[in-house]
Amino acid sequence: MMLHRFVEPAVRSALTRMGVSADHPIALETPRNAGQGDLASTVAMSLAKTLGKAPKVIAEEICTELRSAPYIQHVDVAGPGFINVTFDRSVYHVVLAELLQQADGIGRSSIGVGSRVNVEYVSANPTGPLHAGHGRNCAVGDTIANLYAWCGFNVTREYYFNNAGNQMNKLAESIDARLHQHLGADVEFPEDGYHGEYITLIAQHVADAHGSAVLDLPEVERRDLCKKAGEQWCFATIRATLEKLTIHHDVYFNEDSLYTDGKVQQVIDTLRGNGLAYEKDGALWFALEQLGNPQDKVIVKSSGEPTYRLPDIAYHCDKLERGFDVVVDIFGADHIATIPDVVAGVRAMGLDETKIRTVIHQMVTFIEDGEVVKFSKRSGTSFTLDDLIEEVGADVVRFFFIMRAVGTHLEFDLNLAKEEGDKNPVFYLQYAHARIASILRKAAEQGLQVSDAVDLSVLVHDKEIALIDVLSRYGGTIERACVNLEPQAVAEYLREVAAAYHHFYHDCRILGTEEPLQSARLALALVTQRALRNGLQIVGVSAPDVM
RNA sequence: GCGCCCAUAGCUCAGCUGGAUAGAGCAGCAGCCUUCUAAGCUGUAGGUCGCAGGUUCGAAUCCUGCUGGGCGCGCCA
Repeated sequence: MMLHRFVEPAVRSALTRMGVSADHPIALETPRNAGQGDLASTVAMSLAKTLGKAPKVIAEEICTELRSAPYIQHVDVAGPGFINVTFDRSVYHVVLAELLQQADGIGRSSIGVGSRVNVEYVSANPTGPLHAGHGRNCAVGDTIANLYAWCGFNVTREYYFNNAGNQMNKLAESIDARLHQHLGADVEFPEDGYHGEYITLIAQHVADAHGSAVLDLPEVERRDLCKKAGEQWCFATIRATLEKLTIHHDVYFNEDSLYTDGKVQQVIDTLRGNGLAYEKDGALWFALEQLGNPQDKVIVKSSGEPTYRLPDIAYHCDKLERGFDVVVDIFGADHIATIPDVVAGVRAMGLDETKIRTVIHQMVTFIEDGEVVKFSKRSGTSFTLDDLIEEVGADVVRFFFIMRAVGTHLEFDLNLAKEEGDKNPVFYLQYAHARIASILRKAAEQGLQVSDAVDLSVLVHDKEIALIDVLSRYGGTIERACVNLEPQAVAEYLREVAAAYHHFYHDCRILGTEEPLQSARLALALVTQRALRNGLQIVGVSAPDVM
């Protein structure tokens, strides 16, 4: 936080004099209540035991040092030993001037410079369109990738395209069956096949492309044709949906490449060589118990086909071998069980599994008119992500899916989402942005421009200071959201920024005010607009100039 | 049965590394537009932070147990 640096050096110096080691953290927080200063520290209380002194005594000693530090108006000790710092108002002018100079870079951080991170998200099987629930993975993953990028990391956004498993054969069988039906042949639809309307659509494409002669092809060849057509259609459909949410992946990693490259075989060989894989009942087992996990698991079925675990391990090894410093997986709660196995596998392969970070988001429930929406009851077939975007718009989809902590179950209120008024939290943020845009337009028409040389010292109103205070926490908030993988912290912060601006707007007239106050307020509005625009960009929501 | 997650205002949820009187939106009630966008603002009301212990100067936050809900525990992915 930007204000910390006006306090930390003096506190550190006082602590050093008391013989406290330099790595002792200096806890600083923004007091919740009025009358407790602008910044408070609990460091005196945390040191009471080690120093063997009363917290108030320690606090007093620190205060002596602090009182002579620049920009500090007064310091006092309160309660059990809180150190409450009140800044001279000029500190806020210094901070705002810096924020103004950062221009469009406000909120950026450099903590990740020099590090490469891979964020894998969406990764839905290419066996059909994305359903509405997939939206959470999409939004959370893309926001986390954005956060890394804003913190200076070199980010690769990756989609693990699961095109080698058994489910692709089921897709091919389903399409083949519809193909026969479409061409007038009588066949039974596979019991566990995919029933969506899109299967019929893909079958029609195959029929159109190859004519009825396709039925005369050998089954293997025809199935392959169906599989390819299905994969292509699903891939294109999924990408089109992601496009609507402004999500673009850098790498689409094909699962089948793990077989053609020999990566899967390499895992088998290494595990065997280390005595971590053994044959039983005709299958190959991964000796997870030896690695401390609850039970051994099959990695190659007796049919010779691998289970998903094997390519998953090979895939994660591949990501680490590509040299990423951090490998992030975004998973739904239904995938929790697979993670320990993969991590154990990566470690068994001799790679650093601590670079892997997993984000597990809980499930989503859609509510409409007070009732739970059944996925299967929408549009006759299923409630797709496209349907959801169609109903509430891409901005609302992205924001609603990240506005709650990933670890909690999300209730997606469709009525609230569709509301285009004051109840909808997305509009509250966008409205603040549009309001500022409007003022800046009018200012420009009058020939007013914000320059870095503007005199900010005239900003002394409570609401002005409060807004600057919120803005000063921008960088730190983004860093924390990134390090902790908490997208909702951005949503929460943006609400604070918008609220602080609306309060300021209500009390402080900008245009038509005497100079230099008009210019100073204009500068404050400009910085706020940049903060909102950047924050909205991080969560993938548009920042309209007009509403 | 085992593992992971969750439990905070009527509803949906915030709550930074434990901190001072627990925060916001919606719903409720009462107000504010001849002036930069009222998609805004102000006020009011609403709570044994699931329960019981423990650690601590201090616990919604950490630990243990319990209750209630979600997800998972396959030679499916």
